Amino acid sequence: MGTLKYAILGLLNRKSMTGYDMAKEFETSLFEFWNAKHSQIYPELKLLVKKGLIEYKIEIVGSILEKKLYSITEQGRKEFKEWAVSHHSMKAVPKDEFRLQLFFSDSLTYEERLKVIYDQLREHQEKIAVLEEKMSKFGKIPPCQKDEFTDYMVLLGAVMREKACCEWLETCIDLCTRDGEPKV
Amino acid sequence: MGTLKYAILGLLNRKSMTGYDMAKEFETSLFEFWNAKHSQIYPELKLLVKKGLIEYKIEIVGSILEKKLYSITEQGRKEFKEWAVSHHSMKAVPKDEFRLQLFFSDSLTYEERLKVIYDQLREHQEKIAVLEEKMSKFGKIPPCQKDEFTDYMVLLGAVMREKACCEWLETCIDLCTRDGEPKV
DNA sequence: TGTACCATGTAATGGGTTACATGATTCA
DNA sequence: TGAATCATGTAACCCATTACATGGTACA
Repeated sequence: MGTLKYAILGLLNRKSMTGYDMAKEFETSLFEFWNAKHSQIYPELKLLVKKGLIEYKIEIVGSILEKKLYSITEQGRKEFKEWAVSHHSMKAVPKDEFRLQLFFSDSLTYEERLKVIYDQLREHQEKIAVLEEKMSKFGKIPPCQKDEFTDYMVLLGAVMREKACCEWLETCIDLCTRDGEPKV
Repeated sequence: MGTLKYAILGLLNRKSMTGYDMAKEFETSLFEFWNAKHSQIYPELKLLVKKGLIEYKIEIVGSILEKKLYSITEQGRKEFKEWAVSHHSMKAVPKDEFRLQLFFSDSLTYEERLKVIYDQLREHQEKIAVLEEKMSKFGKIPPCQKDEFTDYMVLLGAVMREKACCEWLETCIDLCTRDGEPKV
């Protein structure tokens, strides 16, 4: 795919930063839909410099420590823009270990199956709580020109994804217990 | 993760089959939540035989063609059962190129942003149509003891996931156009 | 002075895809 | 007899994670 390239170009298209800063972005604002560790970022940066899509200047922090402040080049902006406006079709369906487990749950007892579903439900409910907490940081919906608006959209997407998952799990529990059998 | 191992054990726990059969299962019944190509399956089968979790006997088709019919061993069943009843927490958030694109869509024009959202919406709507078609194959909900019941649950999960995604995309469109600006 | 954080890199390994490679069987 | 499908394998490559490795800065 080579999508990491565009994630980096996207970040640098907003503002110049170091590889370390990027790693932090991946851990925070991008976390719900993309991630990369520094061990993947640094080699990619080297490559993008070689391709002329980004460049850097060295800044001295304190008296010795060198940091590389990367910025995007015109060529980089051009390639980013191309990616940003084109349609990217859904790649292979995301792998989901729980769904695999549920698919094979016909080999489990009634109680065992319900337990794995409830365990999963609990985890997604906790995830929603974390996301709602982040959501509450937005007082009101930001205007769509501002870049906080895209933060808002992707966060909303994560909340809705998790809520749908919980709804599904609750439906599964209902289906399993529909004949008046005991709940766990 | 090593989840492929359990996908294979799960299949063989139901019935004996060849590597080729497994590849077909991955392309059909497992497709919405796990996938593996034959080039990944065959080496894994070799490994599982070496570990004593599965075994095979060679069958002759026609007059020459050898096929390996794999079956699960007692040890294999034991390890599968352990996995099948234990909780597997959500691994890293699934990567999603479209969400990345949307996150950076503050650099696009109003029309460009709406276009990428509409394109995405169309694709997910088409996906729903395919899934609903499969869904209609079930006359009524299978009883929860039968293994078609788990087929039903995971398919329902896929439908609900896609519907939630469409709802989210529609919400995004509404948010982008909420000030009475023209739709594309 | 010690601890948390800033900052950058490489190596080994795992997981997965695409391509390469071969050959038999079935059915029209 | 040719095309679709059955059937099994390996090699090269890409993407990503974990671990290894180093050292500086800021602040209490």
